[in-house]
Amino acid sequence: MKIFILKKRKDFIRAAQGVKSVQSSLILQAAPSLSAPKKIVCDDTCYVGYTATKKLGKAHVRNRVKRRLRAAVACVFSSQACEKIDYVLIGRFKTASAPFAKIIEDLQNALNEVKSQLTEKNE
RNA sequence: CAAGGCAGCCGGAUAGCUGCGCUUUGGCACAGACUAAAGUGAGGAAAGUCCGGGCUUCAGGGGGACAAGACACCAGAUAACGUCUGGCUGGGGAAACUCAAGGGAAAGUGCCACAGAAAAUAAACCGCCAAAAUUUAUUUUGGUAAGGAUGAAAAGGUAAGGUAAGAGCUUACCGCAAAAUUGGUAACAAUUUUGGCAUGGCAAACCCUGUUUGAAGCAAGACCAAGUUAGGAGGGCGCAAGUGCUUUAGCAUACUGCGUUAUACGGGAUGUUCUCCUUCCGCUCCAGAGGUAGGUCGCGAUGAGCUGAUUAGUGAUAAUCUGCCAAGAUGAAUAGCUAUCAUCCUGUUUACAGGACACAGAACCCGGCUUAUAGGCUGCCUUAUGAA
Repeated sequence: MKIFILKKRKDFIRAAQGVKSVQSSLILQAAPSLSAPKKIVCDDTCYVGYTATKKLGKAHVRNRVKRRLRAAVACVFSSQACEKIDYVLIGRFKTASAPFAKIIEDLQNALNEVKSQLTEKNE
């Protein structure tokens, strides 16, 4: 599974209108991928975007939140994510301070929840 | 020793696993959102965006006026500055040292609460002194500004002389003003002489004087450029007219003209006309203008650059020489996790446990300013009150 970075604002908005799962250290949103210029959707790929708002803190805090989310995604997504899906991860206050194992656990739970919601929607 | 002052520096380290951006050189399907190796990858403030520049576009080629803003002791440094250095003056400190937005109040206007007689046309409440009157302890008139009282601030201060009482009325010292001389580039300082006290404070109130400022910013700006598209060519299709054939209404059609995203054509349903629903096909090539999506440049190896040395200077800094090239992202890399050590705190079993480990993340680039900052290190200087 190859993971690419989501860049367009349009895609973020579409993911926000899809399904979502709220955990204590992060929020996961997801929607099926659409093709666009410079964005090739094919088998065995998915797109991931990261969001850290100004509510979380100053710039170095937001950077740290994004980096930890990126590291968590590298651990979990390559084996467990669905293909052809746009994911958006939103940082929360606890993301910067929580133990890393907790973040990974939350991410796995969120993925499973989102997966079941997506299959329900398709049926 | 302790306390203090000034200047400067550091801003955790090591290892392992897993990863990221950029550059260079390779690999190949010659291209990428592929892959391998090597190199390289946040700060003292990267922050606030408060000044000054470079650079870019617009405006104006010049000069002046007005408006608005900024600045304001002197000399120097600098590309420039509201920055920096060295002085001066005035505050603070025992000292080392430090702080200051520090032109003009005699151009004009304005303000100075409360209190107080009076807050500025030099003034008079209580006083003090003299004279007159009578009700003999009061009133009136005049002189005066030493004393009292108010206030943030009260019309030079202290002493002596002087006087009816007093007063720069006179003298000495201090302060103030003016002039001269000397020293200094200057701000200014010192000395002497003269005056005889004259200009109460606020300019961070308006204002005056002098100097100075065109505007907007890298989302600046430059270039390339899908899609859409004016137009053109070709094909297909439709219509028209013409022609041909049968025959007067159809069929076919080289060439020609027009149309070709239209209230059209085809299909379906209902149904008397007519109405409703559905939306499959409609191509290819060339190409002007514009410049959207997107991309490239601007953008980091040439810069008011960094390092070291020498020389000049009190210093800011400058000159010369040597060596070096050192982040360049754009939903935004520079890391995530683990272990050990270092530092600090707490507890106790005194070598263990637990916890903490600042402020803070480049975004076109420089010079400053301001603000935030755990903890630590180095050098020089001061000694009133302290300890020895």
